[in-house]
Amino acid sequence: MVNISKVQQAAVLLFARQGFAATGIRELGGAAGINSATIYHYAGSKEELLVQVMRSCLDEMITSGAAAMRISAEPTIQLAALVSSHVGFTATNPLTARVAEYEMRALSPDNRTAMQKLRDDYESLFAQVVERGIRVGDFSTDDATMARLALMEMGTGVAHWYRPDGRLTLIEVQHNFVAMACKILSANQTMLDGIDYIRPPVVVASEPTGTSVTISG
Amino acid sequence: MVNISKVQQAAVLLFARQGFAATGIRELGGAAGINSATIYHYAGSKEELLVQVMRSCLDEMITSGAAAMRISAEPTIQLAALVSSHVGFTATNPLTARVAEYEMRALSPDNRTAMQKLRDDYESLFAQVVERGIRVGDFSTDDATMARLALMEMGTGVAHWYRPDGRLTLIEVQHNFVAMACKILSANQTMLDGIDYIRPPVVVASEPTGTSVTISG
Amino acid sequence: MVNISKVQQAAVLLFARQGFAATGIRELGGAAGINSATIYHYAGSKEELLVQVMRSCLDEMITSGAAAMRISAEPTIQLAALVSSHVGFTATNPLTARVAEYEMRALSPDNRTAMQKLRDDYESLFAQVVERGIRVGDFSTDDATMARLALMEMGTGVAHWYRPDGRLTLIEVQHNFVAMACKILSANQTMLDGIDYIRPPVVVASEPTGTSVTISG
Amino acid sequence: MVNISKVQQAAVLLFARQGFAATGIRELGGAAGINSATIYHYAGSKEELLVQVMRSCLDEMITSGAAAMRISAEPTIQLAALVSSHVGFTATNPLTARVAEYEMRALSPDNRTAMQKLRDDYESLFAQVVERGIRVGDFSTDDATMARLALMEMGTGVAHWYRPDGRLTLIEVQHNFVAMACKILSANQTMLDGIDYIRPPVVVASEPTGTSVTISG
DNA sequence: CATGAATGAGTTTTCATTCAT
DNA sequence: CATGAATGAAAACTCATTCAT
Repeated sequence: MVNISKVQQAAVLLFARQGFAATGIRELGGAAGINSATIYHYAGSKEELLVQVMRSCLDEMITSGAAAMRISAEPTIQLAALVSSHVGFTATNPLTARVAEYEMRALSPDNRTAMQKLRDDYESLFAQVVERGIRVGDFSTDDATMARLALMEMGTGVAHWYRPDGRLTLIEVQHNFVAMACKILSANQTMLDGIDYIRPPVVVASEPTGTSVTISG
Repeated sequence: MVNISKVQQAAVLLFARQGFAATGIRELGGAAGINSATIYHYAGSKEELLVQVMRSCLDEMITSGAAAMRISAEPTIQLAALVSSHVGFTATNPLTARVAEYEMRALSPDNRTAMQKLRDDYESLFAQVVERGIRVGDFSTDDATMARLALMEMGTGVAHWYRPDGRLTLIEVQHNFVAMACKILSANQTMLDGIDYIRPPVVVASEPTGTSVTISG
Repeated sequence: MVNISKVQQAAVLLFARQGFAATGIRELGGAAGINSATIYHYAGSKEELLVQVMRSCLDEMITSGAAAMRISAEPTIQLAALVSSHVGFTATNPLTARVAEYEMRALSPDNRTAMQKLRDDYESLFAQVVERGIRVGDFSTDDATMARLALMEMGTGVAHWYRPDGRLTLIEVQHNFVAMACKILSANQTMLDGIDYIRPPVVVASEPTGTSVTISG
Repeated sequence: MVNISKVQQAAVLLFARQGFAATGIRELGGAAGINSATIYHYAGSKEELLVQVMRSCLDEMITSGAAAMRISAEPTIQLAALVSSHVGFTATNPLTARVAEYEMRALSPDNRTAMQKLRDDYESLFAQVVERGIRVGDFSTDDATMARLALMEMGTGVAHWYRPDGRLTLIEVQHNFVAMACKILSANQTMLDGIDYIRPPVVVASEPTGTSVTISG
C-alpha cells in the first residue's frame, strides 16, 4: 500500500520528464528504490503501470468534475465549479495529469480505447455545461465546440507553469481562469458573487511529492 | 532536396503519432520508402533529424510571427495578427508544430538548450504585445502572464482538432481565436474592423501532406 | 565465479585467434555457451571484458616477476628467475599473454593509459635487473636497452610456439632461455649452478584450458 | 602509380595503429585523401588491399634475405648478413612489417595460406643458415629451433622501438643484433672482421613516410 | 578516374520480461 | 515480497560494397 504509491510516483515522475517510451523499467526500479523485477509484483507490465496511473487520475477527475457540477443547477456556477475543479486538479497533480494526457498514444489499442472513453466522459462534462448554458441563454459564443476545447486546453496548460510556491496562490489562479472562461463564453460573472464554488483538490497517490521539477516542452 | 523532405515528413508523421522515443529508425525508413541506413545520409542521427524538423518549424514560426507584428503599431491589431499567425501556422502544420512542442524533452542537453532558446524567442513576441497593450491601456487583465500563457496554449490546441476539410474554414477559426483573445484581454474588437490582419500561412517542408491522420492524446 | 571465467576464457580464445575488433559479442556468447546479452552481466562492455583480462594478466605477471626478483640479490640469479618467470608465465598462459600484448591498441585512451602503466611497471623489472647487473660488472653488453628489449621480445615469442605436449618440457625451455639471456648479457652461467630459481607458473583464470589451438601470425 | 602508394601507405598506417578489423574503408579514404569508393579502383576489397601490402612486403623480405645469403658460403657471414637484412628491413619499414606480421589472422583462408607460404619461405632462410652452421660446427646451441625463433622474434621486435632519429644509427643496431645472434649461437664473431655484410635496406612502397608514429602494444 | 547515394547485413548495446532462489 | 541472473527481440548505428553519373 505504501510501496505501490512509491512505484507509481516514480513512474509518473519519469514518464512526465522523459515520456513512457524513453523510460526503462530498470530506471523505474532505481527511482523507486527497488529492484526492477520487483515492479512486476505491483504491475504486470510497464504498460499496466501506466494504465493504473491514468485510470486513477481520470477517475478522480471525473469524480471531482461531476461533484463540482452538482453544487448548483446554474450553468454559470457549474462552469465556475468545473473550471475550478479542472484547474485545481491539474495544478495539484501536474505530473500525473500530464502523463494522463500525453501518454495516451503509448497505450496498446485495448487500453487506449478504455482510457479514451474515460477522457471522453470527462470532456463531456464541459460539453454539457457549455451546451446547456448556451441553450438557456446564459452563454454566448460563435462556436461552442471551439470554445469548449479552448477552455480545456487553457486549463490543462496550468500544469506547465503552476508552482505551489509561485507568485499566485492556487485560489487566485482558479479565480483567474474562471474569469477567462466567463469572458470566452460571455457569461455574467456577477452571478458568481458570494458563491463558494471551489472545493479543495484531491492529491492522487501517483503524484510525486516534494519534487519541484521543471518539465520543459 | 526532394528526399530530405520525404524523410522529414515521415519523421514528423511518426513522431507526432507515437512519439520520438517510440519510433524506430527502421520504421522511419519504411515510412519514407528508403532503407533505414540511408537516413544517415540526411541526418547524422535520429536526434539530428528531430532537431532539423524543430529548427525549421520554430524558425518559420518566429519569422511569421515577427512579420505579423510589423503590420501595425496598434497592440490590438498586432495581437490579432500574431494570434492569426499562430493559429494559422498551427492549423496548417499541425504535426510539425506538435512535434516541435512535445518532443523538446527528447533532446540531449545541448540541442534542448538551443531549441528552447528559439521557443522562448517566439513566446516573447506574445509577451511583448500583451505587455505593450496593457501599458498603453488597450488591454486589461488580472494577470498578464497567465493571460499570455492561456492565449498560446489555446492556439496550440488547434493542432489537436483542426482539419482542413472540417466544419470550419481556417479563416473562421482564426477570427474566432482572435475574438477569444480579445475577450481574454478585454481588447476592443471593433478596432479590427476593416483591417486585414491575416496572412496566408506557410507550409513547412516537414509537414506531411495528404495525411488526414487522427492523433489522439 | 565459474561463469565469469568461462566468459573470460571464451574472450581470450577468440581475441587471441581473431583479434578484439574482429570478435563479435554474439560470437563470444556462443563460445561461452550463454546468450550474448548475458555477457553484460559480467562486464559493462566488450572493452571492459578485455580490460578485466588484461588487468589480471598484467597483475599476475608483475606479482610473479617481483617475487622472482626477491629470491636473491645476485643480478645473475635475479635475471634467471625473472626470465624463467616470464617464459613460464607466457608458456602457461599463451593466449592471455598474447591478448594482453596485442590488444593494447584496441583500448580507449583511458583504459590504454592504465594498462600501459602496468606493462611499463612490468618491463621496469627487467630494466632494473639489467641495469644493476651492468653496474656491478656481472653483465656486459653494447647496449643495455636493446639487450633488455631483445630479452623480453624473445621470451614473449614463446607464446607463439610452445605447446605443453611438445618436444621440450617447460623447464627445459626455461633453462634454455636463461642460457640465451646469459649469453646476450655475457653473464656467468656457472653462478646459477645448484640454484633453484624456477617457480611453478600460475594459470590465470582467463586462460582457456584444453585448447590446443594454433594461432598463426 | 603515385596514388596506389598513397592508398597503401594510408592502409598500412591505419592497420598498424588500429588493426585491420578496426579500420574502416571510409577512414582509409579519408587518410588517403580520396573518396572511400575510389579505393575500389585500386583494390577489389579491403582484404585485397591488405594482401597487396603483405605480398610486396614478404616478397621484398625474401628477395633481400636470399640476396644476403648469397654474399658468402660461410654460415657465420650468412647469419650476419641475414640478421642485418632482417633488422634493416624491419627498422626501415616498421609499419609495413608489423602489418605483415600481425594481420595474417585477418585474412580469409585462401589468402592466409598464400601469405603463410611466403612467410614460411622467409623463415626457412634462417632455418637453413642455422642448420648448416650447426652441421659444419660453426654454431652451437642446445636447441636449434628455439634459437632460430628467438633470433627472428628479437629482430622483429625492432619495429617496436627503432626510430631513425633515435639514439642509435641503423648500422649500430644491425651490428648489435648480429653480435647477439652470434652469442646465442656461440658463433665466432671474429670471422666477421673486415667483412661488409650489410646492404642498404629497401623502402617498400606501402611504408608511410614522414610519420613518426608511436605504435603501442 | 572519381564520387555521392544507396543498401543489406552486420555491429554493440539495451530492452521488457521471466524465473529460480 | 524481493532479487540476481538470464534471454530473445529489438534498439540505433556502422559496415563494406555497388552503381549511376
